[in-house]
Amino acid sequence: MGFQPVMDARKRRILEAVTDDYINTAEPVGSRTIARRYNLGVSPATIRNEMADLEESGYLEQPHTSSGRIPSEKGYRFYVDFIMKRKPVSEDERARIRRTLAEKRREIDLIIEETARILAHLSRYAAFVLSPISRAGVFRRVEILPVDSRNVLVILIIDPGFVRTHLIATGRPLTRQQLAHIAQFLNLRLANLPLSRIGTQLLREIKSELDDYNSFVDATIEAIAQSLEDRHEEQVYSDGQVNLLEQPEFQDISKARTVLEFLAEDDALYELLSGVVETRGVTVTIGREAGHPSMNLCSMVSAPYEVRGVPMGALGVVGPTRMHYSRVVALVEFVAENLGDILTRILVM
Amino acid sequence: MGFQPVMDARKRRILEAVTDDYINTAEPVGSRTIARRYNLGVSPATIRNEMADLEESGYLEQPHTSSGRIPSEKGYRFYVDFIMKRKPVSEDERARIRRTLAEKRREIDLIIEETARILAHLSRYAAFVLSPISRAGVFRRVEILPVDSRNVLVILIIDPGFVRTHLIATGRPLTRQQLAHIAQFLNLRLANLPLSRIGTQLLREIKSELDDYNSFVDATIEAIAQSLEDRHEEQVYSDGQVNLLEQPEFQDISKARTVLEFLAEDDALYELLSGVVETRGVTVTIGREAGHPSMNLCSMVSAPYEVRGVPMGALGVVGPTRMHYSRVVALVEFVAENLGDILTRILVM
DNA sequence: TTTAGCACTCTGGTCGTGCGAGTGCTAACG
DNA sequence: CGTTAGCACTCGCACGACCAGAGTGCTAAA
Repeated sequence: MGFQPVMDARKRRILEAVTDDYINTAEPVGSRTIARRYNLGVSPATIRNEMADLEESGYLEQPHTSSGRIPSEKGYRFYVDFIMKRKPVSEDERARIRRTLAEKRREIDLIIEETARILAHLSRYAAFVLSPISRAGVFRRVEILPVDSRNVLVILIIDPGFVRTHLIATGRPLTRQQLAHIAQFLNLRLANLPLSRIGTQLLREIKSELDDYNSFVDATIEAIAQSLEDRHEEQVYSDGQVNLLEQPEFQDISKARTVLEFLAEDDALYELLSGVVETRGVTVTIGREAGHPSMNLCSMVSAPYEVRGVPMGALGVVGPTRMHYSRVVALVEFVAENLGDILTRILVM
Repeated sequence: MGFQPVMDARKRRILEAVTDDYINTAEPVGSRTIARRYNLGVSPATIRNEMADLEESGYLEQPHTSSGRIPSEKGYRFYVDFIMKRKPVSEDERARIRRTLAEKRREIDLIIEETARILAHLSRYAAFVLSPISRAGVFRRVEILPVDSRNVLVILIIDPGFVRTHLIATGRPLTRQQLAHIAQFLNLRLANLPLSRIGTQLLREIKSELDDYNSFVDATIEAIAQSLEDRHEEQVYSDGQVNLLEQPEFQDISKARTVLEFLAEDDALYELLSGVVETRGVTVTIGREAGHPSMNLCSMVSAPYEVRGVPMGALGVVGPTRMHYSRVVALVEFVAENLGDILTRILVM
């Protein structure tokens, strides 16, 4: 990172031209095309020579002998890191994003959902949003509300401003007082702890203490424990997977299946995105860099979003490696910032 | 319904054979094949004659002259209504369904989600579950819980045993007492009303009354109103859409896209399933019967699920018209019953 | 160092061709 | 009179040939 390999200006321009063209047309691009469409002031023959060099150093590749060139992963990498200019999000799109998010200003889950939707819609790829909470939060308090004689609603309140509720069947009726006791005890032990500190062992401790105190709340406390140590189920919101079917690289149904099957697994997505929370700014992951075979044909553009400088979640766009990086990078950045702003406004820190 | 068109036994057996074979192989089936694979005791020539008749009366069709026959929608209809025998769910599968649902016995949303998952998995098609609540419920009470100075959690408790929570930014701080007042007032007006009775006008009334009472709770009450009259957002759980890509009829990506795009819209699914709640038992909807162009190539097997005889929601499987009806019908029926049972056990009526 | 020219390669589309599966019809059969 | 065997006919599809177009690498000239 930050180290820029040596490459003379003309090679850069050619790599840029090949990449741009391929991104737009999805066809291998030849020297003639470049000479015609981009005026580099040199002849196709010269371009051919340069392209041969670029291929040798691994930035371009040929799908088959005597066909045009396409960028390799390394080529995309270079393009993204050193050549590409972000294509600013149009005022139209900005307005639209702001409006959409502002409309649903009331409920966090809806905002997140809407974010995934608009991101998918504007990128024309698949979009994912990892909802906030996670490690950054602090446990504030728990409330337990009787719903009926056998069900209680456990409400976990996380600072800043998030709430997780769990409807739990208790098995046996519990009185309001009993519930209050349990809640009180839990709050005593957990209040103001960072979520990252609340691990399985602490919960086990608390559980055993509560067992002594009142043996038949077992089920309840266990469920609470579960919900806290939970791998944050349901926290990845996604949209636009079908958009990928528009891409020529996924006309082959077996390729499409590999990707869509992968993207349909919540766990896989969670894993993909959870690492993003720790990054800063927009990250582009190209093809095999993701380290997952099903994603070999895909790239991901991702960014964390922050509330007052604290990263709270992440979002991203997944498309073919031949992705409109310049557009998507800017889009992801803008949406991440915007989501952060909206959340900051809603949440009281 | 109930009226069985005249059709002699041999024609029935042939229609059955054609349908079964086509369902299994996805290839148009010819007279020779039938004579070989199913021993009807007659020669291919006879079968040809019968098939010509069946085609004339609209039960079979030929993709192109001098190719085998495939069932028409009318053919499937007859097959489903009068010929097919449900293929009982294997003991293995039963056990698996019961176990899966029982595991997640604590939280209704998880149960619903898991139901969609197992249904998709066992049917190998796409599965949908419309979560309970809906018209059948009775509003029991609302609780409003302060989360922090600007956010409240509105908890709607519906009988039987369902809970909807909404995290709402109030704009201005509200005291605990104010919240209690509002809740009390709402409960006075809404408690024990069937949800079907709580319409936009009633809510508007209440809102205006509350406006008088305390003008700045506007946002809150409006949000509550919204959440009640809401088109039940997020209530359709789906899974297994990618399974459809396995089907030969969707190898053509453009066909696959039409269907998957349709199935990706929550609203469309909601519409599709919400009608099912009013039906009894398993319903099979074949191709264009669904009345939606995107579903022309698909069939749906659906059923409501009930808690103590009251229909609470619905579930269904969507696959190609060439669907394993005998298997799926039995599966859907079993899962619907099971889900009903599980919910009955959890919910206190 | 760049460019023009040229021979070569490879892909993708089009066109026949042949094969196999299946039909409809006719005539024979029980 | 229903059933069956036989036969000519029809398609769709897979296969191979063929051609055009795009693009390359190389060589030699500018």
